[in-house]
Amino acid sequence: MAGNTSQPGRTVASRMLAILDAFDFEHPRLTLSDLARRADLSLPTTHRLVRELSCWRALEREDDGTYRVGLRLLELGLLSGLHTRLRDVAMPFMQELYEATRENVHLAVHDGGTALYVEKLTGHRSVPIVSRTGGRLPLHTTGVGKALLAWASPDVIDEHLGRPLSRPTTYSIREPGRLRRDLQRARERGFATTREEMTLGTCSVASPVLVDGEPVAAVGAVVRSGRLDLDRLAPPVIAAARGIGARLADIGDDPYPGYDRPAASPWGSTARRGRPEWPVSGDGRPHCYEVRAVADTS
Amino acid sequence: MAGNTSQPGRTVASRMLAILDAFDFEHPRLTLSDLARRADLSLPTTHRLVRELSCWRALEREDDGTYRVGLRLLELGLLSGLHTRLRDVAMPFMQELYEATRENVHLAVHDGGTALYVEKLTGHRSVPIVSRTGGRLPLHTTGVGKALLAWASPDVIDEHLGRPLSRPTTYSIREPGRLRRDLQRARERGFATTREEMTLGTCSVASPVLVDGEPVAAVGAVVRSGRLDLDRLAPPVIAAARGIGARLADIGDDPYPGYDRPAASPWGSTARRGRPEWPVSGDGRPHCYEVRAVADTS
DNA sequence: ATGTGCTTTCCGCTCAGTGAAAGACAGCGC
DNA sequence: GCGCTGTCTTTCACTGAGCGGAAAGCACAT
Repeated sequence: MAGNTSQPGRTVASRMLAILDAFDFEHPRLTLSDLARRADLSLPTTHRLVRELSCWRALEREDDGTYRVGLRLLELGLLSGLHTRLRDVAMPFMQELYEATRENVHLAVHDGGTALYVEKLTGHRSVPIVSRTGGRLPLHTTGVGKALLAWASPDVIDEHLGRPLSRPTTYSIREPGRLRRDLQRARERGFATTREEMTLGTCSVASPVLVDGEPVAAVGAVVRSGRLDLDRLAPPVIAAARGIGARLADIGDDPYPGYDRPAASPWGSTARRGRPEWPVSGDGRPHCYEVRAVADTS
Repeated sequence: MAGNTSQPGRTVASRMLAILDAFDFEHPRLTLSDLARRADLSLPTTHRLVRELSCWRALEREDDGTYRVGLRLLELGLLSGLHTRLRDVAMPFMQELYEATRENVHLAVHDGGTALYVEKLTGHRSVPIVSRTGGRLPLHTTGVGKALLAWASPDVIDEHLGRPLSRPTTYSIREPGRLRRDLQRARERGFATTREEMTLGTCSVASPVLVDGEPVAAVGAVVRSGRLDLDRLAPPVIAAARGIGARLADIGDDPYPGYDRPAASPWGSTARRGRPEWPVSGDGRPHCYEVRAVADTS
């Protein structure tokens, strides 16, 4: 927004988002300088933006001076459809599953080639485990991930198996052939399993939440490897997944329960669908800046 | 950021935040025009900012063209300390409380004179209820709210009782004298109760999560009015609250479990504490803009 | 003292952002 | 058919909001 910038074309908005992007699970608390470095911004610019974000409580400053994600962003994020629609509908079914198993219960969605954990129930008797609400784990080594992948369209499966797959443990399956057979078996039985493929010592069972045949989410339970009765876990897991799917289909796709939908408006061919692309992104930056008419540095 | 603005002094950052602020529980889905109206921005400006936000997935566009809070904001919000530290620590205790009661279990914090619900567990057998994760309810008509207020500093209590208090039902207590006695009784017994004060037909029991004597949160259970054994609910609620408090004190205030804190850095008197104030805010706008050197419109 | 790392403020230059205006498209009433 | 109304989208000339170098300040280490 103004002249004198060392990175012409970068918008203020993208700078703000870069600051927010600097936070992740490994870096939930950052100093101002960290933020500037990670967002690739000058210190004064970072300072100004961070102050405004803090003022709005998108960020909060701890006693030791580090910044972390603030209360306002949590409040806002919980308005997301993933939370208000999916999680709130799923919660009672997840509770039943928890009561039946007393084990970790997960709800995840497929996003960008990973399983995004939307909710996790856990008790003191449950196995300690790496997943966490808001975290991401691979599709091919987790129960919920396999369930999401197995019911995905063939294109998605092919595309995913084409990538290099991680191997968190020696039991992880990353050979496309074996994985394909595993997914096939999951489809046949109605649930996916993992056996120490993500973490040694734990196994899991998961089933997809289908709405109109689409796997919009997956529910799973994670247990100690000692329990050899994985198949006995399957019925309650499947029941929870089906219950959630039925309830989601029931309340319909769009209406927010208890909220009148805005007056239907004409959405012409003009209106783009899905995620809009920033006009000229290119250059592989994590986010999309408008880079227009940048003079050669000659 | 640029000239030609009808609202000199308003920053781009504040405009972006105004767009995000346009979303709330009553308005989780908004059209572009709605956003422009609610954020008090021109349509082209809104369009440009919203596109960038959508591109980053802070917003998502539904099939009918409305925007809603996106997955990225949920993911980011879940990095908040309220979630990673408080909720994740509290979850197992809340589960135990749920198992013991099979009723709605709440975790809330005090923020800005209201109770912000950070987590809510609910099953099919629980009473349907108005609270929701991410929602806010009054301090003086909810169990968790009363627990937070009762253990707050006298200043906070006085300040709160000085305001006009809402009265959702005929049983709501809003007379300062009665309320003060109610809070006193809560402190004496170690738990707060409500009897149809928020919603007809439901009662609640709640207890504060104390860390160094500070009520950092509160846990509560909400049941049907029919159950006259409110006092029998108290022990498990108190146990959960104490367990959470002890665990929080145990892991310490700052270290993020499993994460090495950034190298201790010198935090001098220069570093401000708490929420920074924007230099010149004034004029009662919802957010703080920098309004500097605005020429008279003469 | 001197050095290092952080945060914060200042200020002049300048291009990113603004919004009026115009275009496009869908539905509605007639 | 043909305006009319409500959306969303794009363009473009003007300009002040934003940028970052520089400097100051502060705390700790050596």
